[in-house]
Amino acid sequence: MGLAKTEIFTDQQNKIAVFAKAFGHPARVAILQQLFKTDICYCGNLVDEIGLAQPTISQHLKELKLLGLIKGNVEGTSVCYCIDAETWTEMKNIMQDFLNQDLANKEDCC
Amino acid sequence: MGLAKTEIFTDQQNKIAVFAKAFGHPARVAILQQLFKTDICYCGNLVDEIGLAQPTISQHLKELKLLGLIKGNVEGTSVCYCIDAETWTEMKNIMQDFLNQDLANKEDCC
DNA sequence: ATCATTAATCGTAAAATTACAATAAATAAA
DNA sequence: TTTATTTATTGTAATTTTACGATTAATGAT
Repeated sequence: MGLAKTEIFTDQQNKIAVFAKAFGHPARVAILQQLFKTDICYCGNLVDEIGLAQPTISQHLKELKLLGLIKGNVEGTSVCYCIDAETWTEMKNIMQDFLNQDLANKEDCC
Repeated sequence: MGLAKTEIFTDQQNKIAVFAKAFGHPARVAILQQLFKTDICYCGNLVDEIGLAQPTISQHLKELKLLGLIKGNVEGTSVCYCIDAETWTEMKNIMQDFLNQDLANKEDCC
């Protein structure tokens, strides 16, 4: 198949999965880290920094942009990318809730 | 291609991606949530609860087990699964570091 | 010993992902 | 206006992912 049966899961479960998927490739992790590190970050900078072909970086940027995690601002022939703080915070809350599930009162069955 | 060029990324970036990928499917999110919710959770319970075929659930369990996020204990013909607290905590720290990157002193370029 | 139950494995089809060459589009520079 | 620069888009090959039917393996029950 290759496609998830999203209809049998809750919105929250699907949301976690969709956001997690965004981080499921090291190139997108690297892009986001770079955007956090620098104030001004053009597509070309990311190509140089990361070392994947330009169309590949553009493709990853598109995915992150579609999710709303980043924004792009056209400046002449260049495009300056940055983190979308609002969506990042929303995503963070959702992921934190998932990660912070209580381990305390759980005894290993194994 | 279909495969990531892991060799050009840092260990940390690859680790984030690998863990994130585990959460990149709602079925695995659902499995983990169920394991947090109940103390005793057999493979068959997950099949009933989630509503995917038994081989599909087994496949997802295998991935989570391979990553070390869960453990399985054979009890007769059944297998009881649970969260592996140690790996979960390690993963959580890695993911938290990534999620908590500082947004404060960042002004939108866009 | 035979049958039932439970879960893993195998095989496979459909679809998604990753990567990049080639090209197009848009703007800046000459 | 022609050329250069920068990024997006298109097309495509290799690979991975998802899902499940069929089967196997292992143990329990009769």
